[in-house]
Amino acid sequence: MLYLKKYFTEGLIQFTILLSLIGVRVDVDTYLSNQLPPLREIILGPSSAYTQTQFHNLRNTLDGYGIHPKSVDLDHFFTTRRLLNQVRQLDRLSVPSTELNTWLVHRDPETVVSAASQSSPSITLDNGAGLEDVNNPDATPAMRGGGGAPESTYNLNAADSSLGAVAPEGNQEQGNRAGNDDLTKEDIDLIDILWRQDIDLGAGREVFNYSNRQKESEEEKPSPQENKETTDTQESWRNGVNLQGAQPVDGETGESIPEQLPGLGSQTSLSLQECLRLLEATFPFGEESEFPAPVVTPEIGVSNEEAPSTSQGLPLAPPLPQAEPPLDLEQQWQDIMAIMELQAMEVNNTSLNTNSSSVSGTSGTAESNTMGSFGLSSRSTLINQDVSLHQASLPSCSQDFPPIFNHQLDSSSSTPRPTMLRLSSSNSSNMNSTFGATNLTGLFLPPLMNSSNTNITSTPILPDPFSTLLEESMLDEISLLDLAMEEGFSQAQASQLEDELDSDSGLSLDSSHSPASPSSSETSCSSAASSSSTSATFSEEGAVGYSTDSEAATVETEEGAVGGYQPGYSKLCRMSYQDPSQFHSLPQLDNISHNHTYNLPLSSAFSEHPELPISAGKKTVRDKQNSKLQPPQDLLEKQSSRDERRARAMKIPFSNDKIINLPVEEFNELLAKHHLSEAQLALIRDIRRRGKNKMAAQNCRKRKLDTILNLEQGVHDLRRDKARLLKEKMEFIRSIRQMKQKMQSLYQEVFTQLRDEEGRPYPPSEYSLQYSADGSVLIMPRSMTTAEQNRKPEKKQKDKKK
DNA sequence: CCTGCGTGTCATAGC
DNA sequence: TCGCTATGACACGCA
Repeated sequence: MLYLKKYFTEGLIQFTILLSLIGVRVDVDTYLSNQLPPLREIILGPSSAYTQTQFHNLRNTLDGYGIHPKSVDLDHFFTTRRLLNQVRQLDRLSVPSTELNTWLVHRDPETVVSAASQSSPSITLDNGAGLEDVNNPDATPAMRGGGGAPESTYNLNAADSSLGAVAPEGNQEQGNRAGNDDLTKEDIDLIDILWRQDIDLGAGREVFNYSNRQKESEEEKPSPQENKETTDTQESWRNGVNLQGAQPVDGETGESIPEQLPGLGSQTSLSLQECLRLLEATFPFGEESEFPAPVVTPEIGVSNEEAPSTSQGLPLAPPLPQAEPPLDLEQQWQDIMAIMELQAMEVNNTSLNTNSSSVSGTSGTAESNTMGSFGLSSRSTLINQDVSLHQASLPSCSQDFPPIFNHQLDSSSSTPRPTMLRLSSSNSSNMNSTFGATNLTGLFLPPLMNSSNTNITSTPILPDPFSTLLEESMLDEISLLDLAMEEGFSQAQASQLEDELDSDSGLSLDSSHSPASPSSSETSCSSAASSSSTSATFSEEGAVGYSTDSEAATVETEEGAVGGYQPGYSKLCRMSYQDPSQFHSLPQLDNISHNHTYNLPLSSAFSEHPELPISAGKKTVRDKQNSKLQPPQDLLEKQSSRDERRARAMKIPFSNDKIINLPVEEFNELLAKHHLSEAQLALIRDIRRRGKNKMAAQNCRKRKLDTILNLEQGVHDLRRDKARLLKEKMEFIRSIRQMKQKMQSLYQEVFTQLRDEEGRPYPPSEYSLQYSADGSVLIMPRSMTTAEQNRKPEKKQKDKKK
């Protein structure tokens, strides 16, 4: 741990140097105070929340960081970098959208969330497809995290692949891309230069030995908090990735630093290269921009693993990974723009910003759980907005675990948004009152807040933030609970939702399609019937089942006259029955051994009545095979049903098929034509009765099965609807959060611009704004809310824009 | 030998 | 009343 701290310190120093070189102002405090996991881990030691992240692997890629100058991989690395730069020069919207689309294809069809194992492969493929241009063919997912945004994204997700959270990936990617796209050419060039210098300095080659890193990651991977399924999925995912070997790993180097930070633990020093990456990731929007999205990105990846362990004892946490909603690009950008707006508004309130961060650290304990927990929970709001992970537009995933998702973000929140963080420290209930009532003071302005501000931001290493990390980490868990309650989701609800969504994955339905499932044939029949229920051809062919092919036309007309229950339906089913090859068309039905060829025509049987169709008989594939080995007479006997044998024994002059299927009138005419004995007539009537009943039974069973399937589908649909409604609910909650944030920022803006008669600003700790019933806003002393006091409340009308 | 499944058949209700 | 369908119940064969 000590050496980690040492590296951390060195890294900060180098980082600061880099910042000075590039001329960018960096608010290190924001990183520290927001618990950037790697930093916190370095300081506080590895927590269970972070141990699973494959930080080592993150650094173990071929993106160039660890490549020896003489390494043959270097050329490849530079090529990768060049390609990535080209990609990054593309329209920022185009690439993410493509990725999202890919994602939609895989995720949309069903609400399969529980099947993390299923989603994982798709994730891998998607990623590969989405970043094909950027991918280093030799790169593996579990590589070093120093590379570009895409790379980091994948690396991180490789570490926590068990989460099955694809959405965040895309989001992170987008965020990183968006952020990095704004790097100027000079920045990139400078980064390149420094980076090459860094390479020349030489990083240990062994550091980049992938196999070693992988072993390390393997050791780190298991976590007691993670359920078995998650672990399995994770392994399978990683394995798949490794096997593919062409994982989307960005060879680009100068991108998101935060991803690298995890690697600090295994790194001998914080290289300039990393600092540059961090810098690049930190200020993608330019110096003035404090937009933290790139910083958040890596942590989200980490958060996926953090969530389970961070929220120990919380049933919500473990399943989170599977429910990560995919991100909607448009919404994401909307969020980004909204954040930019907020930032623009906060420019005037820099004092408050910095102050808030310090306040959160120092006063965290004094304010006890209430303050801390709510502060964290509200921070999640900020993070959500920054990352837009909650914007999932896909019904399949996003609907799954909205609350959990938020918690996940909460646990990993590192967004350097001190101001909002602080301002939102009030709990939601208070916020609710905000909209309807008057007092804004206690909600938005912490009592300790004062306008005198410190310039901590430029200070690289601050003891205060460090000391507060532990507190905040502990409060993180509390915030999870608080947020859960705030969102109106109890843990039980969340778990229930999770369970239901798991079951909603369609596995139950799929089980009926298992190859060995006897019902598969029925399913296939029903599906065929339903899919082609309007096809007249099918209904015609359905009649063929009761006749030889040569007589299809004749029986066809007769069949039409039979009528009865759902002609089309039954015919279709019969059609399915008669053609066993149809079942083979479905892969999952290959192993069906049952004979459904009820009505397969007996080819050229009944030589005594060649002009008549052979009645339906039990003719299985096995029978066909046996027929080659048996004499024709035995074959006939065996192929014939009991009624057919009886008919032959009684010398019935027409086929059972006609007996059964002829309309009553024609049937009676047929009987009248032939002079039959009483026994023959009785047998014929029995044959007809039994034959019709047999078909009826088949229809009945089919219908029964269909009913079951429909009910199952209904359940599935209902679950999907429920999940969708929950998703909508979360979206509403999110919008409410945004409104709260806007309210906060507006409050800040208004309050900080207020001046008393002497031109001095009102101290936030002493004054607060209150709404009046007519929409006006009053500034009142905090101590006095009831009676009027010496200071005359200054009345100020302000437009409220929301 | 037991079990599950598919199928055929019977009895019966209902149209 | 007849013919037919639908369906529960049972038996049988098979794996």
